[in-house]
Amino acid sequence: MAKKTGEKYQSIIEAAVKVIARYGYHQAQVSKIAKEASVADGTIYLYFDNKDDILISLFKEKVGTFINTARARIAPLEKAEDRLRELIYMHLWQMSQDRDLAIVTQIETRQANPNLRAGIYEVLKHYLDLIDEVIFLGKEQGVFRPDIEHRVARKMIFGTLDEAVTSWVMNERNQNLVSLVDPIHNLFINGLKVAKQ
Amino acid sequence: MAKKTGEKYQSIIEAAVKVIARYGYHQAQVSKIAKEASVADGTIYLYFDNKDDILISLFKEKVGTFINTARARIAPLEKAEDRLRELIYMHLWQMSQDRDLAIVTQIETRQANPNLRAGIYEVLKHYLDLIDEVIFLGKEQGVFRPDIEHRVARKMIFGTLDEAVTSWVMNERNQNLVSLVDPIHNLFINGLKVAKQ
Amino acid sequence: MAKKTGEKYQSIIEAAVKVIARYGYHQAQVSKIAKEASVADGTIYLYFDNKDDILISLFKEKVGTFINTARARIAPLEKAEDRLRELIYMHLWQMSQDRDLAIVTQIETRQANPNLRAGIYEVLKHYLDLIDEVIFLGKEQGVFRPDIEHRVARKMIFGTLDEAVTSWVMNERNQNLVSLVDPIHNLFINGLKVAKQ
Amino acid sequence: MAKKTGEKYQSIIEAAVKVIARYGYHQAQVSKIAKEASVADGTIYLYFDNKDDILISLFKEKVGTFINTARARIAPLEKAEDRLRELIYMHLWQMSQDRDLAIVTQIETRQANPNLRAGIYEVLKHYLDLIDEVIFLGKEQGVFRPDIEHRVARKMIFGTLDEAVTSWVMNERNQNLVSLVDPIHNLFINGLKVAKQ
DNA sequence: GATGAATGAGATTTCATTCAT
DNA sequence: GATGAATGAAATCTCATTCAT
Repeated sequence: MAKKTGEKYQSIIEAAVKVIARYGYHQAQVSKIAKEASVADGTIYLYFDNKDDILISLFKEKVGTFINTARARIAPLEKAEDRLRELIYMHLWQMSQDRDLAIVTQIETRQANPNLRAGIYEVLKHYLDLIDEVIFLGKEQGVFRPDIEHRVARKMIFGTLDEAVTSWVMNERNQNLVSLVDPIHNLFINGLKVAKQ
Repeated sequence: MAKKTGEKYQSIIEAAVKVIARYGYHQAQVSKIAKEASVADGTIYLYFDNKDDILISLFKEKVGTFINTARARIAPLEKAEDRLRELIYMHLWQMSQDRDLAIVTQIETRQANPNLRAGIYEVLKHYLDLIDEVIFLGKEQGVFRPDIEHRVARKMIFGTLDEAVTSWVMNERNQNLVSLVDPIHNLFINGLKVAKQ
Repeated sequence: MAKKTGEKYQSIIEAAVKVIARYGYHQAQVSKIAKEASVADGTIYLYFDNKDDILISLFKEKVGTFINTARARIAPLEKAEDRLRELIYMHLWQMSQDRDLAIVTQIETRQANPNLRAGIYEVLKHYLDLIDEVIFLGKEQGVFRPDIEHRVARKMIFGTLDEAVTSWVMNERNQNLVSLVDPIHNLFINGLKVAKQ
Repeated sequence: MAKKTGEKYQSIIEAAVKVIARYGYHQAQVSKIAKEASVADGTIYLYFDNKDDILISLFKEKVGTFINTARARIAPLEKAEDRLRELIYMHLWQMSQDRDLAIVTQIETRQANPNLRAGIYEVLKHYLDLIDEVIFLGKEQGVFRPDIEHRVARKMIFGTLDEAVTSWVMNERNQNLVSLVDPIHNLFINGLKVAKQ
């Protein structure tokens, strides 16, 4: 029913990111988003099925683009370690570039609404797959331990990055997210323990 | 104003965990919680300031207890590595014991409402402190690398555990959470890389 | 925010006068007013900020109109005495013409709510000003005593008329209000005392 | 059912005047009045049938006392004119002595609630009777015009005094109410017109 | 007589969504 | 395609009143 293309579709998405980041999803009334996008309330419904669909579409649009970019960026890198580092960098760098989007992604998107969660997860799955691919590659290349359960490693990688961005959005807005890339990468690769001499 | 003690206070908390886990915070009407707790709607407001306060109080109550238990459990352990393992175990075991609470904790509590987030974070802070203490201890004991930024390590530890529980709640309800304890611990300690021979 | 014009605005006002007169402000639920006006409950809030605003707007609308009419009616009269009489007549006649409005004006409007009182007084002030003007004119024309404090005279004029209407609304609904015009006018002009011979 | 005597009865009345004057009848919760009176909420209901009954009783108690005092004060005066002046004085003086009571009397008591109005009117009736008596006396003594309708004169007297107190309570709290006694008396007796030479 | 914890009915207001223009 | 006025369902919270102690 909803036509998910066109200039207005894009401006509604942009308006939604801005308004939701500022007011929170609950206080981001459809009329507010419409106003920000300079369209009539009813117009929103020509492009989106309902309010939840705005958030889901926004997430798909933005995170989908991110995944594509990330995938393209790691492709030329040969070593799994480098790909992992690039992934960490991309994640943190992208988020630090668009704070409104980060707010929406880290906070507003975690709404309890089951409809939402399902839509969100569908997109996220592709990102988790990308992480998995890096882990598998590392194992193949003999640099990551073969006995590591990829699901566990994936949880570590995604969980850590996610928590890093959430902290930044919530409490550490002045910190430089990108400065965490190497420390995180190092920790993932080498773990906590002191190297044996 | 609200009297946060007594038998009724406790039963409202229990009822709230149950109802919110089942219906989601938004669909967990105060009247539903009251009914589940076998009290009148108005009685809720003798013990809680408003609906948000139920969720915050519940979180404080439950997570507060968890932190105290966890702290008591790791205290007798001498090695930082063992404390870390115990922390991982406690986190995953506790959550797997009370799925309703896990749902509330991982999903419903992530509401965008600023009031909520502030109250939630206050409690969470104590947990993050506990993690920090283990990291510091590990450095003192010379088993964790001194150059590791504790804030980064903390993000890894908390982020990974949080993501593990979220995955379990959302997609992997049949998996055994506790079976992840050692793999996660191992990964934290040793990292991804193949040990040098 | 609320758009205070249009056909629906007017019909809500009329409905409100009717419903409030009949049930009292407190028992005049917004839904009752909406039903009487044949609009949806929510529509009320497109035209009024809140329930109090209905009462205030109604008062402004109705009393505002009354004041304009009264002012227009006394304008052509030259003598202050005649103007005073016309004012008395207008006041009592208008009220006797619209008993519902009189009820709302005399009783429901006297609610203790500070918001209300402020809004009401703002309108009433214009009426008191009109009375003042007549008093001043009478002094200029040398028919009203120059030593009379206009504030005192104004209180007498307004207080008496107000009390007359209140009595009529409350206890003397069968009495003819307009029959009081001359007795009141005579009393204002000549006072209680027996004329010297 | 309710026992309308005793020390606690009196302190509840006093507390009610204070609390209602300060917060308005609607915002003067029974529990607030109970607290101010240093009794339990339930105790109120040993002395009053319901919340309205507090306001009515308070009015009866206070205005009843006022009427008795006023009646006693005018009794020794022989001339109707003097009695009228004393009545005006008593009315304005008493009110200016107890601003809290004046607020309750002039504003809170005008609530739209029919139960209330009926109870209030019952008391007021006695005051209106007192005014009537003075008017009749004036006619008997040949100082007030025999053709004056006493109901009209009564409306003027009561309406003016009532309006004077309301204005004082609402807008002119700094004015000296008692200073209005003679101007009002003079106006009642002599009217607005310039005396014939 | 006094207490005060518990009750539960009830109404305003919001806002996603529709649909006639 | 675009508009925006109208809809109406739905839920939190208050507070007068009760009654077991």
